[in-house]
Amino acid sequence: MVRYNPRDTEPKWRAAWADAGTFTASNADDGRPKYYILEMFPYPSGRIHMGHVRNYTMGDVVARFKRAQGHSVLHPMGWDAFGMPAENAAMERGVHPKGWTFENIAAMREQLKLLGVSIDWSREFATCEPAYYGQQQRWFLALLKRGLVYRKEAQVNWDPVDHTVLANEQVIDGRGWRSGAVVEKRKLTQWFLRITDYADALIDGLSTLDRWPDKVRLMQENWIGRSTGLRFRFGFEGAPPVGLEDGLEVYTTRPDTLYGASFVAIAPEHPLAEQLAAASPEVAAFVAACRQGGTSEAEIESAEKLGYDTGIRVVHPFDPSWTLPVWIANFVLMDYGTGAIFACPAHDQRDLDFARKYALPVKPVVLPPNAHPATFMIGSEAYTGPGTIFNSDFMDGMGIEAAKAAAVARMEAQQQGQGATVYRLRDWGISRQRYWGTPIPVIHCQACGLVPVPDDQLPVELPEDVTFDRPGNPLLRHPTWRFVSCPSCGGAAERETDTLDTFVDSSWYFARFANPDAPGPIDKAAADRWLPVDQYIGGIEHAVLHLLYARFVTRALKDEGMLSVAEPFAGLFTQGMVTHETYLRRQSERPEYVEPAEVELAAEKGVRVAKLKATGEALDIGDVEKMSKSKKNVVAPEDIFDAYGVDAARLFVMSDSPPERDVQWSTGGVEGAGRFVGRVWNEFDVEPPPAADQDAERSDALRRATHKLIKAVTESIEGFKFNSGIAKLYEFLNILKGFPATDGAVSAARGEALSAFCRLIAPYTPHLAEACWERMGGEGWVVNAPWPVFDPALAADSELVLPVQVNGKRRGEVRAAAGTPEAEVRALALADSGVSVHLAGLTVRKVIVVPDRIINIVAN
RNA sequence: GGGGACGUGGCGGAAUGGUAGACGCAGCGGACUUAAAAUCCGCAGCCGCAAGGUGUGUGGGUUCGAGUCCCACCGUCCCUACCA
Repeated sequence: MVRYNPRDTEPKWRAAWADAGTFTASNADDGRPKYYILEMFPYPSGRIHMGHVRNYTMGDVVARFKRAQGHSVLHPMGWDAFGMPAENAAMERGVHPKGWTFENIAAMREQLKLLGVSIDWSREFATCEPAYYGQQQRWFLALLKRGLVYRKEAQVNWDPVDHTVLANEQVIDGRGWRSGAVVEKRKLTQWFLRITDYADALIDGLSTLDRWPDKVRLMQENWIGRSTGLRFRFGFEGAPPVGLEDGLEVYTTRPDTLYGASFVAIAPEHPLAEQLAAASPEVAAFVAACRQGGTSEAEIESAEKLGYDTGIRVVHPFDPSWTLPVWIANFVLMDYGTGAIFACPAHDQRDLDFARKYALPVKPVVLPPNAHPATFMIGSEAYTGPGTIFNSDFMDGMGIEAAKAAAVARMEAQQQGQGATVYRLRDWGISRQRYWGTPIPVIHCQACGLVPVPDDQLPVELPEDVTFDRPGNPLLRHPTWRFVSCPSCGGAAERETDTLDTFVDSSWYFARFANPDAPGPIDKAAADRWLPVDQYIGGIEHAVLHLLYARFVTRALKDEGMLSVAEPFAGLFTQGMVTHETYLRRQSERPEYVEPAEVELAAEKGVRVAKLKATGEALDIGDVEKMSKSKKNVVAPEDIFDAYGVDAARLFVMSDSPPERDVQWSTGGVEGAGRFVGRVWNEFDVEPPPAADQDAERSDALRRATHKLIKAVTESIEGFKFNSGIAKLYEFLNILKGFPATDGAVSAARGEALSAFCRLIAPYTPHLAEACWERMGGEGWVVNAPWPVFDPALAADSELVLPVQVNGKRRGEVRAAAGTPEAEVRALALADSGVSVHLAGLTVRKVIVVPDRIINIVAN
């Protein structure tokens, strides 16, 4: 017997598939149904990690499965290649972002190819190539023309050391994630995409995505945060402040509680607050103090409500004799609603906290069921539950919803306000003051204003001669790049030096894959053939931003006529992370981690222990954590490929946990997968069995097992339950031992079993499967072989083992042919010796026979 | 504060309301070997010599039958956040 050697076998088959162009997808309709499978494309950080191995293997399993089932499969790969790490490398090591990026891509491409994934590499592109980002500039200008792109002055996080804007995610506890400097709020003119125009469509579209996880749909819905309420204006007592002649506008979702109003509060950034601050140092000091509060979780949790009574009073909209004080309050946000609220402390916790602190009135207007109006009191907790409105004039006695409608109607009749829908979602700020991104293709002209770069001058390419020796945007200090003549008037003008947020790059790449050489952004015919993506796979960390942006851009491009689909991803699967045990040295003051490669694991008295290989020093086995350099629990894919083969790595990472959950990498686990690979090979690496008469009964038994396996494995892939399917494959190999190759009496059924088995493992261990297929004399390659077809007739059991319960506890079992009449089964069950022991002294009250399943005897 | 997910052996986990613990890891025993590794065969929830009992976070409920469905509680993890 020849031992299986992945080192020889695996490269051979990868080369064979590549030479034959096996995975090249055709844009021509060949009659087969199309299937577009896509994993979120990687950022070219330099090396692939186990998370990539898991992600791309998962997609590959589905791709190979669908292909075998007769689909025309598109499975492309690209690179999300713009972004800060390349510039950081440039600043730290003096390399150029472009060179650094393409070197990383080259290295990672080779690693991904090692993984044996069935990628159509002919469609590969990187977002940092002008051929890609130039097309992005083209549709950006189309959206600009449509009015979906605009500029406005916005507050941004400014890193005073790096001289750049930071995304919210890059601000940690108020400091820049790289420089550690305290982040400043600055007002800058920024570019925005009008995603809020699509807020309703993006919420409503979620209901069509029935193959998305509920969790992700819910997260998006919460992120968009649609709420319905009332927007109305308070009139001022006395002369209105300048600019507020029409009144002070507020937004509320609880107009039913208007008679519980206690005060009005405005955000520290509200124009009225700024106006007052300009006139009064006291107000200015208060506003400044509000700004200092941090935005971290702990700070918000403990942040005290701060308020400043402006002395201004407004008139209650339903009672001209009733006036309310206007406060500046730190808990009111300028960028939600109108930046001003009316407060009803009895029924809102924040309002209540504030009212108690500043001794403002608390008047309940919602009476809980079973509470009495004379005795109902508000203590330190606001009442937000259901109830009946009271203390509220015309709304008295109404339910909450009816009262909301009545209040809105009254306000509309008074022409003082109207029902309004408000979103949490903000327009998408896409300006970055960075070099390594898509240049925004616009020219600023003193005479003409903003001028789009003419189509025949696209792409606007990044200059390569830039320096990173100083902080700030290299494009801004480039000696010549930005100085151009105005395309409109020919006068001196300047290019926009902001580049696009990299999330723009990833919000349409799936459409570009349909035809990456298209002369326009999207080849519509090709996109119509492939889109939507039938199955998208990636990390849950993109549940909101990337997936929301991609949905938005798809809808915008559809409205522009470039695409036909409204939703880019029909199916979404979010996979878990790859984790690993950590190992720590004992008796060190702070955690001192040790890399798995330096650790030797053993068992002492049945308990797992870890030792330092070099010295034998005993180590603690720590928590299981996401693989990270800081925890030193990273395992490099290439080391695993070398040691156990690619197929073993693929198999283990798919077998150990359900795909949506974290998988715990372990040496023992991958060794087990490697053992399985070797055992599979041994099963095929045998002499043909001697000719003999076939044993019909045993052959049928093997065929039953084979077809049950086909059903189980097929369903496990369709339902993303890879771990269960792989367990069935392991189980089957154990069953196969009962039908050895030396037994000529089952040779035909065994041949069928091996043929099916080989095709069923092919998505997981494609190299091994090819080798086995070749060994057994299969026609062509297994990669081109059709998926085995399940035959229910061959899978049907002739004789069943039916458990017999007495009062719900298993007491025996009977054997009966499938479909045996109930009366017969009942008689068999009552006659069973194990059962009769437990029936002694009892009277049988009832016998429940579930056909072909179970018998339960009720007795007392 | 709001939302969500999950609690099953030593571990990862399996189980259309129908034999709980498949499959794997770790463990134990055996074969082969001078020996070890590798490989192969076997055992294995827990208590018990056994018969048997007991068992899916806790307590109730529905059902002939509950890991699965319902209610309450406990615990863990994730997301989100002064969003009016």
